[in-house]
Amino acid sequence: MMELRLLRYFVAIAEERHFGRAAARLHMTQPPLSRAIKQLETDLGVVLLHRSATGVEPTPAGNALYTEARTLLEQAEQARARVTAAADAVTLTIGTLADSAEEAGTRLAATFRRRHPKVSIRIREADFTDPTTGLRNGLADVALTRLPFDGIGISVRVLRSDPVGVVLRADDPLAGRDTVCLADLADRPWFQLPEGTDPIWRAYWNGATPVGERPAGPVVRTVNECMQAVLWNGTVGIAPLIHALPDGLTWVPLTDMPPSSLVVAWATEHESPLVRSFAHIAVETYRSAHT
Amino acid sequence: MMELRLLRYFVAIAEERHFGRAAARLHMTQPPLSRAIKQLETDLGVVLLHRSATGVEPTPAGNALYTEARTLLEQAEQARARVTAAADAVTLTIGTLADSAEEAGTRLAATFRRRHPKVSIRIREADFTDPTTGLRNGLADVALTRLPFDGIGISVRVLRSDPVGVVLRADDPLAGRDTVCLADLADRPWFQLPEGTDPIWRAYWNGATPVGERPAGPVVRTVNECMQAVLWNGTVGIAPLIHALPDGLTWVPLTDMPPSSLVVAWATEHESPLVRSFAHIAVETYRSAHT
DNA sequence: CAAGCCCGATACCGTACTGGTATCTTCGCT
DNA sequence: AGCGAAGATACCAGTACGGTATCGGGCTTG
Repeated sequence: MMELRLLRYFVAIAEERHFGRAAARLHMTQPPLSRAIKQLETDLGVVLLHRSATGVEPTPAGNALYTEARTLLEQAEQARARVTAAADAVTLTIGTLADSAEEAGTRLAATFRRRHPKVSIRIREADFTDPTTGLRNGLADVALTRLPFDGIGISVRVLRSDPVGVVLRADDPLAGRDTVCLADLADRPWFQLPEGTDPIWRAYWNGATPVGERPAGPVVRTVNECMQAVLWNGTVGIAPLIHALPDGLTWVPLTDMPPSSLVVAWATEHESPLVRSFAHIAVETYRSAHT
Repeated sequence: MMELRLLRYFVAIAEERHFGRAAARLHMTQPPLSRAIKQLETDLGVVLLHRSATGVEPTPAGNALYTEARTLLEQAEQARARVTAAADAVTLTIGTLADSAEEAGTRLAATFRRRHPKVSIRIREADFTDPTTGLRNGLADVALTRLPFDGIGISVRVLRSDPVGVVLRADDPLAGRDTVCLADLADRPWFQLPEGTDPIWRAYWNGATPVGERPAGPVVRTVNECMQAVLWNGTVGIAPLIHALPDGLTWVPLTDMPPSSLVVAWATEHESPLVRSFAHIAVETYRSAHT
């Protein structure tokens, strides 16, 4: 059956007059395109393109399909807009752990706004205290956050997995090392997370060992406070290896810590199409972002 | 992405207000429909249907989508018509082996005409002499015929596989049997196919044994002649067990003959989108016809 | 009010389709 | 004649799709 996907492909090829370029534009490779066009031709029972060694040339039927497909896709886009506009105006609250402002994160926001222009977005920045950013008590509808945390009642999709490392002062004896392991840090004071913090989360950022067995460091609530603690005290901090670090700090990869996953999460019982849509867009965005 | 398939599904449900009935109308089962609608809702980020124990009720967005989808599908249909109309007028010659007028065969013709209104169809009835119905010399573009035959240069898609049986006079001693095997027919005269007939084909309809080793029967060129030969001489005829037999004839299933496949076939080097379309429609039609 | 029933959702499975990698064929150009 | 570019083909892996079986939850009905 004629599907919009095939029309999108055909439009790209008709405009580029070249399978390879069209494939690049569609973020795919050339062979599936050949098949797709062949399938479209089979469906319509008509030759759409004359192939040659220099490129392709639409047949009369191909030209006709080009204009038809353009308008059809255009109308489909407008239809989608009208349908979403017919729904009640809603607000989506996105809880975030302050580190989602990276490259793919902005792409995510752009895509989501483009697809749901009528949805007003509210960002709720959470501190280090609550990895679920208030999903459970309705303060956020969906969260961009990090594993691990207590996942009861929470649905999670992994977007990316980041290795973690120690954040150190530049003049620290370990700062020159290529890698360190937890044993190297055994005698350092670790920062503490406040009472009431998710225990799984708390344990992870304390190096997966009981808090009581180390010299106590300061209590921190935000990433910034964490950085400050490293800078001013000899405190050990660990973080995913993606942050741009302020002057005077470096990080060294930790070999024996499981990587931390960036995830999109939501309260399972509050799942809604809009939340699913956000999650879907998120995994799509991050998938195409670096594969 | 929004695809026409999902819109077709949604329209059916919106009209039936019932997943089960819509599924029946779409020739499928209910669970995939649930998933499809959920996917559509996720894509649009909007609830389309209120589910209840009595059926479904479209939300405002659902009603909007219903009208949008209707027009969109309508426009897609018109677009297809305009595109095929833009192609040069063509004639498709269908070679047939005289037994394709059965139930699914007419459905095939109807579907093909509906999808390609601008294509004029010419039927070329072939006699028993040429199982390819003139595909090789261009007398036919596609054939509805039976295996086995020499397939060099011919592309084949199987539509259905029919057991074969002996055609006997009603007063024949074997006529009462439930099944017979080739050995039971060893001393009967078999009809002959003319010189020049495809040898594989010829061997098959002569019971897969060399012609010379049996009493010679009459030479036949058509199915009708074959029937007549059975009726008037003691000749043995075998046929797929689908023909309505004239009075005075019965058939008995043959246990040791491979079944004969009804196929759609075309000359590989003359393959065209229209031919592929015909073949595609053919396999679709026969698949849904009896599964 | 309890039991049965109807309807949609979910779980699970096998197949088909979609997209990727590697390679081939062909045609144009040097 | 040989090289290079473009599209086609072969093959593989991952995902999507449709089917079967089963669940959960409101109505209905005795």
